[in-house]
Amino acid sequence: MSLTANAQPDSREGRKRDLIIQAALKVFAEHGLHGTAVPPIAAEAGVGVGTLYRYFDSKEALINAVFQDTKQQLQDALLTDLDLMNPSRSLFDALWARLTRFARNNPEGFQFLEMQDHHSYLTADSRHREQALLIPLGMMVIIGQRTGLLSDDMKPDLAIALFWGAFVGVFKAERLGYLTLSDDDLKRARDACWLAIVNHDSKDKTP
Amino acid sequence: MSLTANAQPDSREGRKRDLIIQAALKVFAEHGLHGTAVPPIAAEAGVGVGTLYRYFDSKEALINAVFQDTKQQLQDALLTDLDLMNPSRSLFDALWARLTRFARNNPEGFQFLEMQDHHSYLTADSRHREQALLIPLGMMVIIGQRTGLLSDDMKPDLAIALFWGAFVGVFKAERLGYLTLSDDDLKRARDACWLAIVNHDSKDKTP
DNA sequence: ATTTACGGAATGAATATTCATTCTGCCATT
DNA sequence: AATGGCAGAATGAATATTCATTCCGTAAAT
Repeated sequence: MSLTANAQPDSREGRKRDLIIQAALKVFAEHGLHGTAVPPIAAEAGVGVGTLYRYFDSKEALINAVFQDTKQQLQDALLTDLDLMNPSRSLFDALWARLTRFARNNPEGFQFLEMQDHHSYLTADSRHREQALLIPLGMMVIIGQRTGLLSDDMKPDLAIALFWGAFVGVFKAERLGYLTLSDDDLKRARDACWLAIVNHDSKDKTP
Repeated sequence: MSLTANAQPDSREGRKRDLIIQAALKVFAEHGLHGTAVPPIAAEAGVGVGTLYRYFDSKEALINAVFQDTKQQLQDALLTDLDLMNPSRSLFDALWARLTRFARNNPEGFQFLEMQDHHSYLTADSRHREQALLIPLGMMVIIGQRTGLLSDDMKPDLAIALFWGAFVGVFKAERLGYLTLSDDDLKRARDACWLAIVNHDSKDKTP
Protein backbone atom coordinates (compact mmCIF):
# COMPACT_ATOMS: atom_id res chain seq x y z
CA MET A 1 0.00 0.00 0.00
CA SER A 2 1.09 3.57 -0.48
CA LEU A 3 0.75 6.81 1.40
CA THR A 4 0.04 8.98 -1.57
CA ALA A 5 -2.84 10.94 -0.12
CA ASN A 6 -3.32 11.18 3.62
CA ALA A 7 -3.74 8.49 6.20
CA GLN A 8 -6.47 8.71 8.79
CA PRO A 9 -5.43 10.97 11.64
CA ASP A 10 -6.02 8.12 14.08
CA SER A 11 -4.28 5.34 12.21
CA ARG A 12 -0.83 4.39 13.36
CA GLU A 13 0.73 5.96 10.30
CA GLY A 14 -1.33 9.09 10.63
CA ARG A 15 -0.24 9.49 14.22
CA LYS A 16 3.44 9.32 13.39
CA ARG A 17 2.95 11.68 10.49
CA ASP A 18 1.29 14.11 12.84
CA LEU A 19 4.06 13.69 15.37
CA ILE A 20 6.63 14.69 12.78
CA ILE A 21 4.57 17.67 11.63
CA GLN A 22 4.30 18.98 15.16
CA ALA A 23 8.02 18.54 15.76
CA ALA A 24 8.82 20.27 12.48
CA LEU A 25 6.54 23.18 13.36
CA LYS A 26 8.34 23.66 16.63
CA VAL A 27 11.81 23.68 15.12
CA PHE A 28 10.80 25.75 12.10
CA ALA A 29 9.24 28.39 14.31
CA GLU A 30 12.45 28.66 16.28
CA HIS A 31 15.07 28.62 13.56
CA GLY A 32 13.26 29.46 10.35
CA LEU A 33 12.82 27.23 7.31
CA HIS A 34 16.27 27.49 5.76
CA GLY A 35 17.74 27.61 9.22
CA THR A 36 16.65 24.18 10.34
CA ALA A 37 18.23 21.00 9.10
CA VAL A 38 16.19 17.86 8.71
CA PRO A 39 17.96 15.66 11.30
CA PRO A 40 17.07 18.00 14.20
CA ILE A 41 13.43 17.72 13.20
CA ALA A 42 13.65 13.95 13.31
CA ALA A 43 15.38 14.16 16.67
CA GLU A 44 12.68 16.46 18.03
CA ALA A 45 10.07 13.97 16.84
CA GLY A 46 12.01 11.10 18.36
CA VAL A 47 12.31 9.19 15.09
CA GLY A 48 15.14 8.39 12.73
CA VAL A 49 15.83 10.58 9.73
CA GLY A 50 15.02 7.72 7.42
CA THR A 51 11.64 7.41 9.05
CA LEU A 52 10.89 11.02 8.38
CA TYR A 53 11.61 10.45 4.73
CA ARG A 54 9.21 7.54 4.73
CA TYR A 55 6.42 9.99 5.48
CA PHE A 56 7.55 13.00 3.46
CA ASP A 57 9.22 12.99 0.08
CA SER A 58 11.41 15.96 0.83
CA LYS A 59 11.97 18.85 3.16
CA GLU A 60 9.83 20.94 0.86
CA ALA A 61 6.96 18.46 1.09
CA LEU A 62 7.26 18.55 4.87
CA ILE A 63 7.12 22.33 4.88
CA ASN A 64 3.95 22.28 2.82
CA ALA A 65 2.41 19.67 5.10
CA VAL A 66 3.18 21.80 8.15
CA PHE A 67 1.78 24.85 6.43
CA GLN A 68 -1.45 23.22 5.37
CA ASP A 69 -1.95 21.52 8.70
CA THR A 70 -1.41 24.71 10.66
CA LYS A 71 -3.47 26.83 8.31
CA GLN A 72 -6.29 24.37 8.66
CA GLN A 73 -6.08 24.53 12.44
CA LEU A 74 -6.27 28.30 12.32
CA GLN A 75 -9.23 28.17 10.00
CA ASP A 76 -11.03 25.70 12.26
CA ALA A 77 -10.23 27.75 15.33
CA LEU A 78 -11.63 30.88 13.71
CA LEU A 79 -14.59 29.78 11.68
CA THR A 80 -16.12 26.69 13.28
CA ASP A 81 -19.70 27.30 14.37
CA LEU A 82 -19.50 31.00 13.70
CA ASP A 83 -21.98 32.73 11.41
CA LEU A 84 -19.83 35.19 9.51
CA MET A 85 -22.74 36.28 7.39
CA ASN A 86 -24.33 38.24 10.23
CA PRO A 87 -21.67 40.75 11.21
CA SER A 88 -22.01 42.60 14.49
CA ARG A 89 -19.82 44.00 17.19
CA SER A 90 -20.16 40.79 19.14
CA LEU A 91 -19.12 38.75 16.12
CA PHE A 92 -16.01 40.92 15.89
CA ASP A 93 -15.31 40.32 19.55
CA ALA A 94 -15.79 36.61 19.08
CA LEU A 95 -13.33 36.59 16.18
CA TRP A 96 -10.80 38.52 18.21
CA ALA A 97 -11.19 36.13 21.12
CA ARG A 98 -10.71 33.11 18.88
CA LEU A 99 -7.67 34.63 17.22
CA THR A 100 -6.22 35.40 20.62
CA ARG A 101 -6.87 31.91 21.81
CA PHE A 102 -5.14 30.46 18.78
CA ALA A 103 -2.11 32.71 19.19
CA ARG A 104 -1.90 31.78 22.86
CA ASN A 105 -2.50 28.05 22.54
CA ASN A 106 -0.39 27.57 19.45
CA PRO A 107 2.22 30.34 19.44
CA GLU A 108 4.55 28.35 17.22
CA GLY A 109 1.83 27.80 14.66
CA PHE A 110 0.87 31.43 14.71
CA GLN A 111 4.44 32.52 14.25
CA PHE A 112 5.05 29.98 11.52
CA LEU A 113 2.10 31.19 9.48
CA GLU A 114 3.41 34.74 9.57
CA MET A 115 6.94 33.85 8.50
CA GLN A 116 7.89 35.40 5.22
CA ASP A 117 10.16 32.83 3.76
CA HIS A 118 7.82 29.94 3.23
CA HIS A 119 6.16 31.67 0.33
CA SER A 120 8.88 30.53 -2.06
CA TYR A 121 8.33 26.93 -0.96
CA LEU A 122 4.56 26.74 -1.15
CA THR A 123 2.82 24.60 -3.72
CA ALA A 124 -0.31 25.72 -5.50
CA ASP A 125 -2.25 23.54 -3.12
CA SER A 126 -0.90 25.36 -0.10
CA ARG A 127 -1.61 28.74 -1.63
CA HIS A 128 -5.12 27.63 -2.30
CA ARG A 129 -5.58 26.76 1.35
CA GLU A 130 -4.77 30.35 2.12
CA GLN A 131 -7.82 31.57 0.23
CA ALA A 132 -10.16 29.32 2.17
CA LEU A 133 -9.75 31.58 5.17
CA LEU A 134 -9.48 34.94 3.43
CA ILE A 135 -12.57 34.65 1.28
CA PRO A 136 -15.11 34.16 4.09
CA LEU A 137 -13.56 37.02 6.00
CA GLY A 138 -13.82 39.22 2.94
CA MET A 139 -17.47 38.36 2.55
CA MET A 140 -18.11 39.19 6.17
CA VAL A 141 -16.62 42.65 5.69
CA ILE A 142 -18.65 43.23 2.55
CA ILE A 143 -21.88 42.37 4.35
CA GLY A 144 -20.85 44.50 7.30
CA GLN A 145 -20.35 47.43 4.98
CA ARG A 146 -23.69 46.86 3.22
CA THR A 147 -25.58 46.85 6.49
CA GLY A 148 -23.89 50.05 7.58
CA LEU A 149 -22.09 48.45 10.49
CA LEU A 150 -18.63 48.91 9.04
CA SER A 151 -17.22 51.92 7.28
CA ASP A 152 -17.35 51.45 3.52
CA ASP A 153 -14.51 53.89 2.99
CA MET A 154 -12.02 51.07 2.63
CA LYS A 155 -12.12 48.17 0.27
CA PRO A 156 -12.70 44.96 2.21
CA ASP A 157 -9.26 43.52 1.53
CA LEU A 158 -7.65 46.64 2.91
CA ALA A 159 -9.73 46.51 6.08
CA ILE A 160 -8.71 42.90 6.60
CA ALA A 161 -5.04 43.60 5.99
CA LEU A 162 -5.16 46.47 8.45
CA PHE A 163 -6.85 44.47 11.16
CA TRP A 164 -4.78 41.36 10.63
CA GLY A 165 -1.57 43.34 10.54
CA ALA A 166 -2.42 45.10 13.77
CA PHE A 167 -3.14 41.82 15.50
CA VAL A 168 0.05 40.23 14.23
CA GLY A 169 2.04 43.31 15.17
CA VAL A 170 0.82 43.22 18.73
CA PHE A 171 1.72 39.59 19.26
CA LYS A 172 5.00 39.97 17.43
CA ALA A 173 5.93 42.81 19.76
CA GLU A 174 5.19 40.57 22.70
CA ARG A 175 7.23 37.71 21.30
CA LEU A 176 10.21 39.97 20.70
CA GLY A 177 10.03 41.27 24.24
CA TYR A 178 8.94 44.82 23.49
CA LEU A 179 5.69 44.29 25.32
CA THR A 180 3.77 42.13 27.72
CA LEU A 181 0.10 41.63 27.04
CA SER A 182 -2.43 41.39 29.85
CA ASP A 183 -5.99 40.36 29.09
CA ASP A 184 -6.90 43.97 29.59
CA ASP A 185 -4.34 45.15 27.06
CA LEU A 186 -5.80 42.76 24.54
CA LYS A 187 -9.29 44.13 25.11
CA ARG A 188 -8.07 47.67 24.58
CA ALA A 189 -6.27 46.64 21.43
CA ARG A 190 -9.43 44.93 20.23
CA ASP A 191 -11.52 48.05 20.86
CA ALA A 192 -9.00 50.20 19.05
CA CYS A 193 -9.10 47.90 16.02
CA TRP A 194 -12.87 48.07 16.07
CA LEU A 195 -12.74 51.85 15.98
CA ALA A 196 -10.53 51.63 12.92
CA ILE A 197 -13.10 49.77 10.83
CA VAL A 198 -16.53 50.57 12.29
CA ASN A 199 -18.87 52.99 10.54
CA HIS A 200 -18.75 56.34 12.34
CA ASP A 201 -21.65 58.02 10.56
CA SER A 202 -24.14 58.23 13.45
CA LYS A 203 -26.96 58.58 10.90
CA ASP A 204 -29.40 55.78 11.52
CA LYS A 205 -27.65 52.51 12.36
CA THR A 206 -26.47 51.18 15.74
CA PRO A 207 -29.29 50.01 17.97
CA MET B 1 45.59 48.07 7.23
CA SER B 2 42.18 47.17 8.44
CA LEU B 3 38.63 48.19 7.87
CA THR B 4 37.54 47.91 11.43
CA ALA B 5 35.36 50.99 11.61
CA ASN B 6 33.74 52.44 8.53
CA ALA B 7 35.30 54.08 5.56
CA GLN B 8 33.99 57.37 4.29
CA PRO B 9 30.86 56.83 2.25
CA ASP B 10 32.46 58.64 -0.67
CA SER B 11 35.87 57.04 -0.64
CA ARG B 12 36.50 54.27 -3.09
CA GLU B 13 36.37 51.65 -0.40
CA GLY B 14 33.23 53.14 1.08
CA ARG B 15 31.53 53.06 -2.27
CA LYS B 16 32.25 49.41 -2.89
CA ARG B 17 31.23 48.57 0.62
CA ASP B 18 27.94 50.32 0.02
CA LEU B 19 27.53 48.56 -3.28
CA ILE B 20 27.84 45.20 -1.55
CA ILE B 21 25.43 46.19 1.19
CA GLN B 22 22.80 47.21 -1.33
CA ALA B 23 23.26 43.99 -3.30
CA ALA B 24 23.03 41.94 -0.12
CA LEU B 25 19.86 43.74 0.91
CA LYS B 26 18.26 42.91 -2.40
CA VAL B 27 19.09 39.22 -2.28
CA PHE B 28 18.31 38.87 1.43
CA ALA B 29 14.90 40.44 0.91
CA GLU B 30 14.15 37.95 -1.79
CA HIS B 31 15.46 34.71 -0.31
CA GLY B 32 15.82 35.31 3.41
CA LEU B 33 19.01 35.28 5.42
CA HIS B 34 19.63 31.55 5.71
CA GLY B 35 18.27 31.16 2.21
CA THR B 36 20.89 33.21 0.42
CA ALA B 37 24.41 32.03 -0.15
CA VAL B 38 27.30 34.45 -0.21
CA PRO B 39 28.40 33.97 -3.84
CA PRO B 40 25.04 35.17 -5.25
CA ILE B 41 25.43 38.34 -3.20
CA ALA B 42 28.85 38.94 -4.71
CA ALA B 43 27.44 38.25 -8.16
CA GLU B 44 24.59 40.71 -7.62
CA ALA B 45 27.14 43.31 -6.54
CA GLY B 46 29.29 42.52 -9.55
CA VAL B 47 32.34 41.65 -7.46
CA GLY B 48 34.17 38.46 -6.67
CA VAL B 49 33.51 36.52 -3.49
CA GLY B 50 37.01 37.20 -2.29
CA THR B 51 36.42 40.91 -2.66
CA LEU B 52 33.30 40.69 -0.55
CA TYR B 53 35.34 39.08 2.20
CA ARG B 54 37.80 41.92 1.99
CA TYR B 55 35.06 44.24 3.17
CA PHE B 56 33.21 42.00 5.60
CA ASP B 57 34.69 39.47 7.97
CA SER B 58 31.84 37.03 7.64
CA LYS B 59 28.31 36.62 6.44
CA GLU B 60 27.14 37.54 9.91
CA ALA B 61 29.09 40.79 9.83
CA LEU B 62 27.54 41.57 6.46
CA ILE B 63 24.06 40.92 7.81
CA ASN B 64 24.62 43.29 10.69
CA ALA B 65 26.00 45.92 8.34
CA VAL B 66 22.92 45.64 6.15
CA PHE B 67 20.67 45.81 9.18
CA GLN B 68 22.31 48.84 10.71
CA ASP B 69 22.54 50.66 7.41
CA THR B 70 18.90 50.05 6.56
CA LYS B 71 17.67 50.84 10.05
CA GLN B 72 19.57 54.08 9.94
CA GLN B 73 18.00 54.99 6.63
CA LEU B 74 14.56 54.32 8.05
CA GLN B 75 15.30 56.39 11.09
CA ASP B 76 16.56 59.28 8.99
CA ALA B 77 13.57 59.04 6.67
CA LEU B 78 11.18 59.19 9.61
CA LEU B 79 12.72 61.55 12.11
CA THR B 80 14.85 64.09 10.27
CA ASP B 81 13.57 67.62 10.83
CA LEU B 82 10.42 66.45 12.54
CA ASP B 83 9.48 67.65 16.01
CA LEU B 84 8.07 64.56 17.67
CA MET B 85 7.60 66.38 20.94
CA ASN B 86 4.60 68.32 19.65
CA PRO B 87 2.14 65.64 18.61
CA SER B 88 -0.81 66.60 16.44
CA ARG B 89 -2.90 65.14 13.72
CA SER B 90 -0.69 66.72 11.12
CA LEU B 91 2.40 65.24 12.75
CA PHE B 92 0.73 61.84 12.51
CA ASP B 93 -0.02 62.45 8.84
CA ALA B 94 3.56 63.50 8.26
CA LEU B 95 4.86 60.34 9.90
CA TRP B 96 2.52 58.22 7.81
CA ALA B 97 3.62 59.97 4.65
CA ARG B 98 7.29 59.47 5.48
CA LEU B 99 6.75 55.82 6.32
CA THR B 100 4.90 55.35 3.07
CA ARG B 101 7.64 57.04 1.13
CA PHE B 102 10.24 54.81 2.70
CA ALA B 103 8.25 51.66 1.97
CA ARG B 104 7.76 52.78 -1.63
CA ASN B 105 11.29 53.99 -2.30
CA ASN B 106 13.03 51.17 -0.52
CA PRO B 107 10.67 48.19 -0.54
CA GLU B 108 13.50 45.72 -0.05
CA GLY B 109 14.78 47.59 2.95
CA PHE B 110 11.34 47.79 4.43
CA GLN B 111 10.78 44.08 3.94
CA PHE B 112 14.21 43.21 5.28
CA LEU B 113 13.64 45.09 8.51
CA GLU B 114 10.43 43.17 9.12
CA MET B 115 11.97 39.75 8.55
CA GLN B 116 11.91 37.55 11.58
CA ASP B 117 15.02 35.55 11.21
CA HIS B 118 17.71 38.18 11.54
CA HIS B 119 17.12 38.46 15.25
CA SER B 120 19.34 35.46 15.96
CA TYR B 121 22.15 37.08 13.98
CA LEU B 122 22.09 40.56 15.42
CA THR B 123 24.91 41.86 17.58
CA ALA B 124 24.27 44.01 20.63
CA ASP B 125 25.19 47.01 18.54
CA SER B 126 22.48 46.24 16.02
CA ARG B 127 19.89 45.69 18.72
CA HIS B 128 20.84 49.01 20.21
CA ARG B 129 20.19 50.69 16.90
CA GLU B 130 16.65 49.37 17.10
CA GLN B 131 15.94 51.37 20.24
CA ALA B 132 17.06 54.63 18.68
CA LEU B 133 13.89 54.65 16.64
CA LEU B 134 11.47 53.14 19.13
CA ILE B 135 12.24 55.41 22.06
CA PRO B 136 11.41 58.73 20.38
CA LEU B 137 8.19 57.27 19.03
CA GLY B 138 7.26 56.10 22.52
CA MET B 139 7.90 59.54 23.92
CA MET B 140 5.74 61.09 21.25
CA VAL B 141 2.83 58.85 22.21
CA ILE B 142 3.28 59.62 25.89
CA ILE B 143 3.15 63.34 25.23
CA GLY B 144 0.16 62.88 22.93
CA GLN B 145 -1.66 61.08 25.72
CA ARG B 146 -0.75 63.73 28.29
CA THR B 147 -2.10 66.52 26.12
CA GLY B 148 -5.34 64.62 25.57
CA LEU B 149 -4.77 64.21 21.85
CA LEU B 150 -4.37 60.44 22.00
CA SER B 151 -6.40 57.96 23.97
CA ASP B 152 -4.62 57.00 27.15
CA ASP B 153 -6.43 53.68 27.35
CA MET B 154 -3.49 51.87 25.88
CA LYS B 155 0.05 51.82 27.05
CA PRO B 156 2.28 53.62 24.56
CA ASP B 157 4.16 50.52 23.45
CA LEU B 158 0.90 48.82 22.64
CA ALA B 159 -0.32 51.76 20.57
CA ILE B 160 2.93 51.73 18.62
CA ALA B 161 2.80 47.98 18.03
CA LEU B 162 -0.77 48.27 16.82
CA PHE B 163 -0.06 51.10 14.44
CA TRP B 164 3.20 49.67 13.16
CA GLY B 165 1.67 46.25 12.69
CA ALA B 166 -1.23 47.69 10.74
CA PHE B 167 1.11 49.58 8.45
CA VAL B 168 3.31 46.56 7.89
CA GLY B 169 0.27 44.36 7.32
CA VAL B 170 -1.06 46.63 4.61
CA PHE B 171 2.20 46.73 2.68
CA LYS B 172 2.79 43.03 3.19
CA ALA B 173 -0.63 42.31 1.70
CA GLU B 174 0.31 44.38 -1.31
CA ARG B 175 3.65 42.67 -1.72
CA LEU B 176 2.01 39.24 -1.59
CA GLY B 177 -0.50 40.26 -4.21
CA TYR B 178 -3.61 40.29 -2.05
CA LEU B 179 -4.08 43.97 -2.61
CA THR B 180 -3.10 46.96 -4.70
CA LEU B 181 -2.70 50.25 -2.91
CA SER B 182 -3.71 53.50 -4.53
CA ASP B 183 -2.77 56.78 -2.89
CA ASP B 184 -6.37 57.03 -1.87
CA ASP B 185 -6.32 53.63 -0.20
CA LEU B 186 -3.29 54.69 1.78
CA LYS B 187 -5.07 57.81 3.00
CA ARG B 188 -8.06 55.80 4.12
CA ALA B 189 -5.80 53.35 5.90
CA ARG B 190 -4.04 56.25 7.56
CA ASP B 191 -7.32 57.74 8.76
CA ALA B 192 -8.45 54.37 10.11
CA CYS B 193 -5.23 54.03 12.07
CA TRP B 194 -5.70 57.48 13.47
CA LEU B 195 -9.15 56.56 14.69
CA ALA B 196 -7.65 53.60 16.49
CA ILE B 197 -5.38 55.71 18.67
CA VAL B 198 -6.95 59.17 18.90
CA ASN B 199 -8.74 60.27 22.07
CA HIS B 200 -12.48 60.04 21.43
CA ASP B 201 -14.10 61.56 24.49
CA SER B 202 -13.75 65.32 24.10
CA LYS B 203 -14.03 66.15 27.81
CA ASP B 204 -15.92 63.65 29.96
CA LYS B 205 -14.64 60.23 30.92
CA THR B 206 -16.23 56.90 30.18
CA PRO B 207 -14.34 54.02 31.78
C1' DA C 1 59.00 47.57 -8.56
C1' DT C 2 56.33 47.00 -4.85
C1' DT C 3 52.07 47.05 -2.82
C1' DT C 4 47.23 46.62 -2.86
C1' DA C 5 42.86 45.04 -4.74
C1' DC C 6 40.54 41.75 -7.19
C1' DG C 7 38.18 37.48 -8.90
C1' DG C 8 36.81 33.04 -8.74
C1' DA C 9 38.39 28.27 -8.43
C1' DA C 10 39.56 25.38 -4.39
C1' DT C 11 38.55 23.62 0.30
C1' DG C 12 36.36 21.61 4.00
C1' DA C 13 32.29 21.63 6.80
C1' DA C 14 27.34 21.16 6.87
C1' DT C 15 23.27 19.55 4.83
C1' DA C 16 19.57 16.85 2.26
C1' DT C 17 18.66 12.51 0.74
C1' DT C 18 19.30 7.51 0.04
C1' DC C 19 19.73 2.70 1.06
C1' DA C 20 21.35 -1.62 3.01
C1' DT C 21 20.26 -3.55 7.13
C1' DT C 22 17.82 -4.44 11.53
C1' DC C 23 13.49 -4.64 14.11
C1' DT C 24 8.55 -5.62 14.99
C1' DG C 25 4.30 -7.48 15.00
C1' DC C 26 1.45 -10.71 12.72
C1' DC C 27 -0.14 -15.02 10.88
C1' DA C 28 0.07 -19.89 9.19
C1' DT C 29 1.63 -24.11 10.33
C1' DT C 30 2.48 -27.54 13.48
C1' DA D 1 0.37 -22.94 22.48
C1' DA D 2 4.76 -22.63 20.22
C1' DT D 3 7.52 -21.81 16.24
C1' DG D 4 9.11 -20.07 11.89
C1' DG D 5 8.54 -17.05 8.32
C1' DC D 6 7.34 -12.76 6.39
C1' DA D 7 5.86 -7.85 5.16
C1' DG D 8 6.80 -3.49 5.95
C1' DA D 9 8.42 -0.02 9.40
C1' DA D 10 12.43 2.00 11.35
C1' DT D 11 17.13 3.17 11.39
C1' DG D 12 21.47 5.82 10.82
C1' DA D 13 25.71 5.43 8.35
C1' DA D 14 26.96 6.55 3.50
C1' DT D 15 26.49 9.64 -0.50
C1' DA D 16 25.66 13.73 -3.12
C1' DT D 17 25.00 18.42 -2.88
C1' DT D 18 25.39 23.11 -1.15
C1' DC D 19 27.61 26.50 1.43
C1' DA D 20 30.90 29.78 3.89
C1' DT D 21 35.37 30.84 3.73
C1' DT D 22 40.22 30.75 1.99
C1' DC D 23 43.92 30.99 -1.33
C1' DC D 24 46.46 32.29 -5.08
C1' DG D 25 47.45 34.03 -9.65
C1' DT D 26 46.65 38.34 -11.98
C1' DA D 27 45.58 43.24 -12.65
C1' DA D 28 45.64 47.91 -11.03
C1' DA D 29 47.56 51.49 -8.38
C1' DT D 30 51.35 53.82 -6.26
